[in-house]
Amino acid sequence: MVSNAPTIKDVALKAGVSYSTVSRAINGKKGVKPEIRERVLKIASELNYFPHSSAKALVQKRVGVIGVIIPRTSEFAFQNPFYSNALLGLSTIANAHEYQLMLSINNQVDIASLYYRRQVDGIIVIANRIHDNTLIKLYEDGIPVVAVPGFPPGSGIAIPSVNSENSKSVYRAVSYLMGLGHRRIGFIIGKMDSWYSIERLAAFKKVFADKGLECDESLIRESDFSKTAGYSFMGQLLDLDQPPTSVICMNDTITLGALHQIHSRNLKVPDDISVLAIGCSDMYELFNPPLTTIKTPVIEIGKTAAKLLIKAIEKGSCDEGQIILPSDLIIRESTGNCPIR
Amino acid sequence: MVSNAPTIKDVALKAGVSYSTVSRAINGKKGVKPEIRERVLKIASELNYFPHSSAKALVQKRVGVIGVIIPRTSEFAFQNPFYSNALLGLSTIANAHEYQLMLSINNQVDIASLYYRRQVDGIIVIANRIHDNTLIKLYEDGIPVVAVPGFPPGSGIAIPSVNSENSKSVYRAVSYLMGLGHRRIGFIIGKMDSWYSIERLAAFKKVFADKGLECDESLIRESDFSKTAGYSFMGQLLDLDQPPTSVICMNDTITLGALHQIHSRNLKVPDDISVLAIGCSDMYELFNPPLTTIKTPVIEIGKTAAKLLIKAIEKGSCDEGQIILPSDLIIRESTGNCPIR
DNA sequence: TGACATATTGCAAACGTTTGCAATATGTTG
DNA sequence: CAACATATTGCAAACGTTTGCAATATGTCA
Repeated sequence: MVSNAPTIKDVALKAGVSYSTVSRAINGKKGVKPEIRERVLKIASELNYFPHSSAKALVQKRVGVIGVIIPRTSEFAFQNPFYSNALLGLSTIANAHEYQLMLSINNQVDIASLYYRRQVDGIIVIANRIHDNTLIKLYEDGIPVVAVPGFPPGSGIAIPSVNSENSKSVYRAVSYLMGLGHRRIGFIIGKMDSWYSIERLAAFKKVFADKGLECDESLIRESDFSKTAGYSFMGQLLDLDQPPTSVICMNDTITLGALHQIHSRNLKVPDDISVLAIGCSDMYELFNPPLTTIKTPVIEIGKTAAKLLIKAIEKGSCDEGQIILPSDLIIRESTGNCPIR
Repeated sequence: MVSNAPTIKDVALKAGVSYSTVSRAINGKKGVKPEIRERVLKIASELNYFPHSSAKALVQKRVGVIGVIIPRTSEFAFQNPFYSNALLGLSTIANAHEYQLMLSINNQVDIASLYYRRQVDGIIVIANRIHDNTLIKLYEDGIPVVAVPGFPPGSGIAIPSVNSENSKSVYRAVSYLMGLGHRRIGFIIGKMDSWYSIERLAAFKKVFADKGLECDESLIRESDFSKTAGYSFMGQLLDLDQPPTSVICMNDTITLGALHQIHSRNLKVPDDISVLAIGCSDMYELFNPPLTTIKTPVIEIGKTAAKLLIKAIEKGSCDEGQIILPSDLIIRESTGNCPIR
């Protein structure tokens, strides 16, 4: 244990100047004679001196840390590549702006205290729920927060947020499947307290409405985003008297579970059933067959969220509202013509 | 912005007691009259008071934060599920002991300053290099550190670390392939400054030596762990005059790249070539064919690493040395009899 | 050289806690 | 009730910085 790390006092003493001068020299403030600054820096380096961040935070009223909250909805939810990609984007921007990342994989019990105890200067919630009252209250109290993906535009909640083109890409995906002749399209979505689920489902239904087709609601299954749920709901769909001829999976983990179910029944994709994944995994091109995918730009979402939060922290406010990034429908081989039954 | 958050003073004033009493009441220290404690807690809660963590850290000389360093070797290395699983394990234990996690996805330029600035109480390095002098120096200076996977036992570096049974499981995997008739076994490993690579390669060679067989070193390729490298080295192996009849891939990302290469040549697994993955992804059972895998218990590794570090922080030292967790060879369908050529 | 402007430096308060010690209140025992 | 033990409380120092302000040094100009 380094029992007594050098403090600014030690540097000052050795350099023969006052604390204040050392502080100014180290922080590159104006008004310290060049030769003195040089000497101070040299001595600081010799002594292996680093400013104590807590002391600094105490007086400056900022810690230089961004809190990242990831809900621990289930034991393994964090394995969703969505989160690693988001973190990667966040980290890139945070580092560039000299912020550290504090990661909390939580059932969000103490989001608020993380801020109130001033361990972080602001908070990013990844995969927020639309009834996350703690988050909403934090925002209303003027605390810097950013939500991914955010809240329905009509909800009146103006928390800065970053989303991707869900409506557009789901609309396009469903239209594409219909173009292949599919009419019975399954959709395994996530919990309906997620804006992702709400928005994607709305787009799904709108295609049917716009084309004057009836949407069989029994083919829509609300899951908890997990692999297990993907597996079991896919099973339920396949057990129907009239099973769907194609299925859309809401995220990467659901996709894996659903595929597992399909494989275990020895069904062929896309001959028996077409599969379309929504997600950010870049493994899908390696699946057999390679999966048709709505690719969500999660790294970019992370980067954007970090930029928004830093702006909110430093400018004191952020009126960017909701930012929407483009997403792509990548057509591969897991979707094909509707089998004739 | 909450411009003036309540401090301990505000609580003390309103409760009509001194700061010290409030402090003792809130921290559950002995020697404060039950009714006073109750009143203080009630008022603190009414005022939405939380102790300022920097002030606390300053006097207590601990911040309650664990630093997690993940090397950013390449832009997308962090996508390796190895890291999410490790983080999941770390988070579980850290939370249970009331530590926060500070995540740094770095080219480890400022590991040391993270500690010297007292932003963390200790540091866990995931996927350390064996010549990481900063890490070694931190350890020698008595700073709490844990390395995953650590250093070669013979190196004389006693940094606490957590590894899995690489030698044993690779030995078993190679023996298994040989049992299927394979003699030309490719091995795409990672950088040789990783104990993972060194140890796994040694076990690989030992099987050949023990069986009195010659090991063709041209089938061993040193990569940078990336998907891209997996793709190109797999290509090189397949381009050989006598390509291997089976291949072992060092980690999840290499595996994906190698499979991509194999698929793009329209080769069949395992008829044309057997593939054996080392990693922690639980997607492999869903691949077509499902992949034979040495499953590394990364969540457990993360948990153990966190426990070691917390012990080192709180006890002031940790003499556990290197902990080795069991790993499994899971035989699926990507490995089969050696094709006759 | 004197008068002023400006650059450099130091002093000391402030940030919000915890904690050793002394002071006081309360309880117990003979 | 005295004498002591013990439980409760408050005082004030300490943690390591930053920063406004005053003090001093240095430079400039007439």
